This record gives sequence, structure tokens and C-alpha cells, in this order.
Amino acid sequence: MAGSKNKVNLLGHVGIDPEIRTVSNGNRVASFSLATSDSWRDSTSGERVERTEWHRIVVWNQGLVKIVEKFVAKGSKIDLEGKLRTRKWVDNAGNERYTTEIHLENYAGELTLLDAPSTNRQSRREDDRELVGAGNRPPVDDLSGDDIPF
Amino acid sequence: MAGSKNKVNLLGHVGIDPEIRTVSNGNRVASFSLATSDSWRDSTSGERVERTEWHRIVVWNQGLVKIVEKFVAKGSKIDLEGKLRTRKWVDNAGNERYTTEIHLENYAGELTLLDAPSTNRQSRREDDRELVGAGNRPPVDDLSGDDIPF
Amino acid sequence: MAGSKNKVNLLGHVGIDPEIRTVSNGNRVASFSLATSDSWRDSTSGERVERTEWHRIVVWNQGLVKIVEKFVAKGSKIDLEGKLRTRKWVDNAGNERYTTEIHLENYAGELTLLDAPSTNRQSRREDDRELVGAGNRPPVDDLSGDDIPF
Amino acid sequence: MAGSKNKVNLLGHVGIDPEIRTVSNGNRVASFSLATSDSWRDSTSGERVERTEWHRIVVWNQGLVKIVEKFVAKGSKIDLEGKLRTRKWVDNAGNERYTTEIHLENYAGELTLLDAPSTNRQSRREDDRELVGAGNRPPVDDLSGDDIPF
DNA sequence: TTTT
DNA sequence: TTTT
Repeated sequence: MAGSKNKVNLLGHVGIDPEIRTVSNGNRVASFSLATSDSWRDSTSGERVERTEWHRIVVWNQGLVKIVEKFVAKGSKIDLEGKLRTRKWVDNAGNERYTTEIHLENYAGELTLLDAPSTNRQSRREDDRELVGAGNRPPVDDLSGDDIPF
Repeated sequence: MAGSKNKVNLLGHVGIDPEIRTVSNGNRVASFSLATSDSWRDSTSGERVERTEWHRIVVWNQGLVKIVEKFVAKGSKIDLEGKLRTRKWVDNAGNERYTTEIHLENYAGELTLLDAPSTNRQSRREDDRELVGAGNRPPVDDLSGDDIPF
Repeated sequence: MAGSKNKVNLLGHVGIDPEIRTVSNGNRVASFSLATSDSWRDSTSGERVERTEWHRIVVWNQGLVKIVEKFVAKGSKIDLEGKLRTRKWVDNAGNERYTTEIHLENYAGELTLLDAPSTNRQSRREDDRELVGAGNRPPVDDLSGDDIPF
Repeated sequence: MAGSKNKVNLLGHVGIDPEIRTVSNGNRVASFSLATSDSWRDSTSGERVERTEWHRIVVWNQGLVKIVEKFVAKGSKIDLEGKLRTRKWVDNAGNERYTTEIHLENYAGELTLLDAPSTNRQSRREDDRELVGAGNRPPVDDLSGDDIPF
């Protein structure tokens, strides 16, 4: 309504079981990576080339979090609609960094399940936990309810 | 067609006069930043809050580059459709970084001009040039024609 | 969510001041026509051709109805997102007919105002009323609340 | 580009094997019906209600016609993007009628196959032919190349 | 990290 | 006329 529009529509495969956290206002937030792929014929070699693009998905809508929890797992094929959001964070060396994510805030038509995952949500959440403290990754937001826009 | 989809639709204002470069295969590439804004009522204070989101746009389609050159300038209101692409680059300190951009590769319906810019493309390209070598910014691609997918 | 998707995105000009009616459950419904245009170069004559397409818009969301009432008029440029719905009706001769409309049911991101209308909603509702009983037009729905899906 | 936009995105199931015709300029055109479904909880009875919406799809792009011919059949699940077009025709009684269709004119990203059809294009074209001359249906276009906009 |  |  603000004379502005910010929409992303992706259809692809989920790369890993979704991670679900609880933020300070008590809401739960689901996040996962989604792969889409482009393919084209190389103009010089004439051969078929394929490139995979990975997208970071963050689900804020509480109804959708429940659906993700129940039905989305590694390998799931889904169609989703969200908005782009670039977050600033500081890495271990004190450098400012930016990570662009796709945020799902509304319920209506933002997530379409296109097939059942191979392993129906028998999540490897335990294994994943190993990764959480690790490395130089963008931290997950732990915003208080105050400044969450949805 | 590959059972996959990667589409972004943005409507907003251009933040700076587009920069146009020539890449090694002779093609020209236009890039600029686009602002979209979200507004919502804060749940605790009840006050109206607004946040601006900046997006990095990269135009590969040669027909669209011409249109950008002629009609798009700082302040232009446009609607565009492209695809998400995250590029890896290395900053001055040798760290790997990632920048997510919106790429416009096709002509059909990917750019809609919604009003005339205030200063009709009297670009400040000279001033901009100062910035090019500078800082810790993601470098522009200078891909050879071989690995450009469009 | 039902493994199905039905979305329309139009950007164009409003052809006539919106008509607002009250349906039997007390809700108000706004409707108007929107024009979009295509242009292309004719392959044989080489001349530029343009065609205007008219779309019938029906706004069910109560918040959007208020916005339409205040800000949308003949000549307004808007971007909207809705879903296709084909309604069956019977004309004066007793023949079954079908009319396809774009329905706006949700608030989020379904209507973007792109400029102020020339005549800021000084509606010609009186004149329009003449047309209501007339002719062989698709009747407006006067559904009870029971079978309205939103 | 013309300051206008007309896009439809549907994801659903194909209702019948596509029909492919050759028009006067030698091009082939594929057409079929696609079903999408909406479901919601009735506000008075509290029961789940579902409604199916049928869409008439017309494929003009020659590359897409080949893909439809090979891979799309009754029951196929597909995602498509096209534009709305309302055609006027005259029924047997001499009355003007209108039919709204979704036209696919461009190749890029307009058709995504989401699963294999049950009966892999063993079309019932013979049976379908019975229907062709029949009834009070909107006639298929047999436009000369001159006035086809794509 | 996904999938075809 | 499809599908879940």
C-alpha cells in the first residue's frame, strides 16, 4: 500500500531440515535453505550448463511455522512467496557483514507444498545443533517483539 | 522450465544514477540500487514505523540496458522483475563475502517505468567514478562471455 | 496452501470511478474496470500496434474497500494483486453466461497506488446509477455471507 | 515496458489432454483447461469448503507448444505464467460473448512441469474431436499472422 | 545443503 | 474436466 512492492517467488527444493527457534517475544521462527536451479546452453561450447542458487528462508508467520514444522523437511519441493530483507551483522573479526534473506510474514498463499519429503520430518535436529555455535555465519535474529515489523 | 522458479518483483525508487560498464565480451551491464519501503504499526507503542530496504539491481539484457541508460536516473520510480543471484567475492582482508543481487536477463516485462526522473539522466557519472576503486565493496563482475548464463 | 495457486498482478489505469455496493451480510464491495495495454511491432507492416485489455476488478477486503473509496478514481494508476474468478450468470434471454473477474480478498500487498487521480474521487455515482438496471450485463453478486469464501 | 503490466501465475492440474491446432500463419497453438482450488472454513457452519476454478490456457510460444505436446496431459500438475486476454465472439444466436483466457507468449519461465502425468500423453485426441464442431462454445481463434501480437 |  |  505504501507505493512500494517487495515480492519474491521461489519454487525449489529444501536443502536441510528446517530449524525452529523461539524468539524473545515467545514467537517461533522457522528457517531453512532452498535451492533453485538455472540451466542454459553455453554459447561457445554449446553444452548444457546448470547452476544452483541457494536462498535463505525465514518464516515469521506463526501459522506457517506450524506447517513447516509438520510438513517441510530436507528434500521437500515447495513454492513460496516472501519479501527480501538484508540484515547487517558483525562477524568474529568485528567486520560488518550483510546477509539477504527471504522473509515469510503473511499466511495467505505464501507456502505451497508440492510433494511429500522423502523422510517425513524425522529431523536431524540433534546433528544440526553441532553447527549452531560454530563459525563465521550470520547470526540468527533474536529480536524482541518491539521491532519486528509483522 | 527446470522444475524450478526464481522471481523477484520490486516496485520502488532508484537511489542513484545507474552505472553502466562494458564487460569483456563487449556487452554492457547496468547496475543501480532500488529502495522499497515497508511500514507497519508497532504493536507496543502503536506508532507508525517505516523501514527502507535497499536492493542491488544488475541489468544484463542489452535492450534493457539501453532503456536504463535513456530513462532511468536517481529518483526514478520503476517496477522490475528479475531473479536472485548471490555472488561470492573476497574483501581486502582476504575474507570471503557474499552479495545478493537481482539480475534482469530477459526483456519481456522486466522493467516498467512509472514516472519521469526529476533530472532526466544528466548523470553524475563523473563523480561516481571516484567511488569505483574504493573501499570494501563487492566488486562488479567482469566475467568473460563464457560463463555468463544469459 | 492447498497445492494450488491463482494469482494475477495488474498495473494499469482505472477506467471509471469505482462503484461501491453493500451486500447482504453488511459488507461493502468495490468494483471497477482497469485497463492494461500491450504494444508490439507488427511482423509484416513493421508498424507499432497497441491493444488495450480491460479487466473487471472486485474488492472484497473491507480495509481495501475503504482505500478504494478514498483514493481510487477514474484515471488512477494502480498496481494490484488478486485472484481469477469466473462467475456464471443468466442473461435476459435466459442464456448462461460467464464473466471472469479479478477478486481482491486480502489486504497485504494487494493494492498499490501509483499516483493521485486527476479528479480526486468526485465520483459520478449518480450518473452510474442509471446503468445499474440496464441491459445485458453480468449482474453483480449479492451473495449472502454464507457462501462468500473470504 | 509500456507502463503497464498484465501477469497471471497459476499452479494447478490440467483437466484434459491439450488440444493442438495449426493457425493460418503455420504456427501451432496449444490449449487446455487448468484447475486451481481454493478452500476456506465457512464462517457460519464452521465446515471446510472447497471451490474449483477452471482457467482456459492458450500457448502461442512455439517452443512451449513442443513442451506441452511432449509432457503435458490430463492430470499434469504445472505452474505457468501468462497474460489475461478477453476475446469477443458471437454465439449461434448472434449474441456477442466474451471469454477470458490466459495466453502464454514468451518462453522464459512461463511453464514449469511439477510432475509426470499419469498417462504420459497417450492422448484421447480422437475422442476429443467429437466435441470440436459442437455447441455454443467460444470458437478458437484462427488469426492470420498479421494481428497476432507475439 | 536440494533436485532433475 | 483436474487434484488433495
